[in-house]
Amino acid sequence: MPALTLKDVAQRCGVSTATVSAVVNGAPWVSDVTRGRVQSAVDEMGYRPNQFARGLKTRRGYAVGVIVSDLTNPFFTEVVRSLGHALREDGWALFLCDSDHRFDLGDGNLRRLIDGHVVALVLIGDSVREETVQRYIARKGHVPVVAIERDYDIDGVNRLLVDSEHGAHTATRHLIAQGYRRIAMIGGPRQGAGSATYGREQRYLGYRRALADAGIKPDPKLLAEGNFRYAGGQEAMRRLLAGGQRPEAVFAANDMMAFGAVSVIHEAGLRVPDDIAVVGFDDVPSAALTSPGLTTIAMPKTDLGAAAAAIIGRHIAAPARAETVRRTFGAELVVRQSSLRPIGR
Amino acid sequence: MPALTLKDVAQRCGVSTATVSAVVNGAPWVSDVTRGRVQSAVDEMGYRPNQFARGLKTRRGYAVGVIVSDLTNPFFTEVVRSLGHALREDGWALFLCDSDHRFDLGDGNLRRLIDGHVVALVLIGDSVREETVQRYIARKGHVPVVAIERDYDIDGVNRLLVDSEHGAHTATRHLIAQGYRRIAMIGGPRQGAGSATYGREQRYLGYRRALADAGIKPDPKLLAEGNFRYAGGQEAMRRLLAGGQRPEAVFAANDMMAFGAVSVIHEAGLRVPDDIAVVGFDDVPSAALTSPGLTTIAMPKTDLGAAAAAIIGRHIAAPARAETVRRTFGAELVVRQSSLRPIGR
DNA sequence: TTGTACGCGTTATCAC
DNA sequence: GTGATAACGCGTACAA
Repeated sequence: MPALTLKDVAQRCGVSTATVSAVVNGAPWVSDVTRGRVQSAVDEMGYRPNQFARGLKTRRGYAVGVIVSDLTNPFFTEVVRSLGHALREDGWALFLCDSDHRFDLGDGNLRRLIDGHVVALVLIGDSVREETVQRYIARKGHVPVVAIERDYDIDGVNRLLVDSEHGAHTATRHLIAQGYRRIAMIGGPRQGAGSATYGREQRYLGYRRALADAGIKPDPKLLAEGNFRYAGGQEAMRRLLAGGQRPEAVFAANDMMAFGAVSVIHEAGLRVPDDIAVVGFDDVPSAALTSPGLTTIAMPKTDLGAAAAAIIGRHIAAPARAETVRRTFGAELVVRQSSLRPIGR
Repeated sequence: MPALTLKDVAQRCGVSTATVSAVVNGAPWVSDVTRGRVQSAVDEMGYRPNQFARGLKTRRGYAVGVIVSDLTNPFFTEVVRSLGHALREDGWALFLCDSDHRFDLGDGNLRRLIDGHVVALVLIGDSVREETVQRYIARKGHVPVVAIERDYDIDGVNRLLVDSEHGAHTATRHLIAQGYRRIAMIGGPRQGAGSATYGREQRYLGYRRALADAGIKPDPKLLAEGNFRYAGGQEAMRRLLAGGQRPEAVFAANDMMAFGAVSVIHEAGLRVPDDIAVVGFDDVPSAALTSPGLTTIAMPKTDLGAAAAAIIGRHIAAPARAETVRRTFGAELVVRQSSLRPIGR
């Protein structure tokens, strides 16, 4: 199959390349009879248009580029799965890159995707620097951009966020309702990769507000910083256990860190929730698998992916009319065993 | 930034487009002085070559295409992460597609990737039909293909496999050594998507051999079939529990199904390992997180990714000299609590 | 309703 | 060492 081209098909049908091109791209002006003839020749010969030539001419790609900050975090893969599903229905492929919690890689991925002329960009988490996106958006002819869980302050960037402040508030209030007062928090990183994740600050604020509502004075010694990964949760929990009076409960800013915390609690010979209660955030699939099951806040993963696909569809269909959106989703408390106060205490 | 081209750079430097092209591509024949001048102009103007035009001319892509059968299974993402890391060092991007355990999607992904002129293909798991790959490999000018955990019987397809027979044998022998005799197995699907995963049959064979070694007669009622997913493991375990005499131990063909089995055991009011011991396969990260920790067979995920990248590098560097490889890796038993016989029983 | 001819930005092949 | 120029395969004015 040495590079079948438009010309080959045209010759075979006795028509011009323009006609074949029109049929392939569904132009309306071809007569039904020639269309049929050409179409069957295309199918029969197994002709596939050269995307390079096509892209060179149209200056448009054929895939949606996606950058996630951590491919091994199930939250991201769940969102991507939903996004891919919706995109598939619209006939778009998906070009997925992992920035591995590194801005340099994220920036490189963005550049690569742009070079490859994607038809839209989806940035999930804190994977690309604000200034990099800014610079790209400033270019004329840029493709639609959707950011998920990252509140880029850039005109023209669509944003899908989750009301993590409310989620964190609910989570902390739940712990307080269980009777806990010394509630620690393992937050996301204040600096570097991940620090700009929308939920990071939000979750911290929600935690603070819930404490305030209950008249509990926040204790800085009960605050630890992680990096949204399992190992980061472990380190943070070790610091919390080392620091004087042990917390009664821990609210972690995501499930991966919550899992890390649980492992350290167990290592220390303590039990969850009997000695220390734990609540996470995201509701990744394994949260239901661990024992005790992890109480957590369920992110609307499927909705986020579907909404991103919808925005892309709208922007591609009518670039002029589609307006930039900034939408916030809710997140719900899922109570499992890790946060339940043992009866009789 | 309205589409900066070679010509723009050439004009600015007062040289020809050919020279600029040569500098950009590191051709050896440009004088050091012009090279310097051109290079700095390129940097200064922020010129980036148009990949469409380049691809049209060279008939080569700039990314490696990867298809996995389940993006939400951590085994796959761990392999992809390692692969991406190695590929990055060689300057290749990674185009990741999820076939979602569906052959039609996998085939579509393959076609898309080929259309996009990837520079190599990596197929992980049972994501693309044998005949589809066969047909592609038959084309002249096809790119190198590496299959992981799928033993395509096709000349020219590189294969990276894991000795799952040995792994399953070790796992089952471990259970026997703990004193268990009624050992059930939750295997992969015998038909449809996933059935051709290399490890599926292998793991079954290893299980059988270990039983035979110990003089245990295999009981067909202790055999259940899953689909390599969490829900599949649950259903299989329900069938095992429903079927008369309860097994003492369960060997699941992957961790996701093992997790599903554990959840059903717990639902039934039984304990792991006290009432039923469980062993999985893969050693996904959460296997260490659950409680009890899941005893499992550790797949060499990092090695698989790195090896795939190495093969690709070799084939691209010297297509003629590089030979097709079929390599088998080992897998090791990781003992955690889920398989330990309670003391005194 | 169809065909002709040009150009997209790049690389490769030559002459100089 | 360097520059002109012809492809690469496609879409699309514009002519017929």
